[in-house]
Amino acid sequence: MDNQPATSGPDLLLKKLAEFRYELRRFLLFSECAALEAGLQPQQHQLLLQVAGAPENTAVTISYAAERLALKHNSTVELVDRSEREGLLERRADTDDKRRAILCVTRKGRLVLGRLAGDHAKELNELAPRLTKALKHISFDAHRSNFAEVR
Amino acid sequence: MDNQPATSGPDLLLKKLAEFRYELRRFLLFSECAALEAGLQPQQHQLLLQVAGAPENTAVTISYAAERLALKHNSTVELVDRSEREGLLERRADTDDKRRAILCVTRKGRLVLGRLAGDHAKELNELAPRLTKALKHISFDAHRSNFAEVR
DNA sequence: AAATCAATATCGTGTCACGATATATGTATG
DNA sequence: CATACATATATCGTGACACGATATTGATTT
Repeated sequence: MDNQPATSGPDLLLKKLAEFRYELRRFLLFSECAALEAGLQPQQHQLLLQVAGAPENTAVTISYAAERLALKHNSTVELVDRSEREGLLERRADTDDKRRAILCVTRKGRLVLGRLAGDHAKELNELAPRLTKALKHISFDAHRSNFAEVR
Repeated sequence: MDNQPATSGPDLLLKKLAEFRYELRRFLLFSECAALEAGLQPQQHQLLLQVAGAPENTAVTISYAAERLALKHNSTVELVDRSEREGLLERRADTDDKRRAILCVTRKGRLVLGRLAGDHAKELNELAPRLTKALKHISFDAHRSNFAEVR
């Protein structure tokens, strides 16, 4: 049956995936803690990032933020509510389409975000090699693991 | 048209980070949906993955899972409770140390996990290039952006 | 044996994402 | 141009879940 080396068989992919998710989770934890220490809820940080980091020519509406955060509209509305309440963000009326709310990061928001961005870049600089490595291993396995599909 | 390139100034790092988090979030959403469609809560999937994907020689306890998931102990206990209740996982007594609970994925759990692993490998195979690319860009920027600026 | 440490468990609380639904504005169609 | 439909945002109630504080049991040390 399984008289095989420890790192082989169907478990190999699981090990690689587990390692990848572990590294990923560690980064996310770092990010969450960094945000909290900066006085932001992790999701508020993500919202500010997507609003401030949007391309110049796009209208940054609630819908846009929802898509970038992969959230439902209503969840995003609530996130914006909370962020606006804390002065990180502003809703501005769109003269073209009065249904829409244009989102603007306030000075306070930009300040916090800028600090977080630096920290994240530094952390990612360390993490990137391990993450990339883990990814490559999985990609390599992906081909050979299309056998035991229990469809 | 701009005489300056669209991607310049202090916003450059924010744009890169935003793009990276967007790709990352898309993967996480895929993973969450895949888990739910397979009948698992996303976190249950992660728990099973870390338990089944652990190295051979390590004792897979609650503490181990907590560390791999970057959760507090009590959160992990509850996650294990929910998973055990659904027959995905089992607690087994550790004869050496009776405080510890050894975690074992059930046959049912392994089956679901195996299917998810295949899907994830395939998805990561597509995502990996974009994610790696985004990471490289950030790493490149990290050096020059060790300060917080407001435009 | 007492004190201390370690692993797991329990309980109450707060955050937040969601589905369902509502309202207002824009767009298309007869 | 009135009516139907689509789109953007907002509201409300619900549930999952992560956490701090605390408890309990078993190991370790002195």
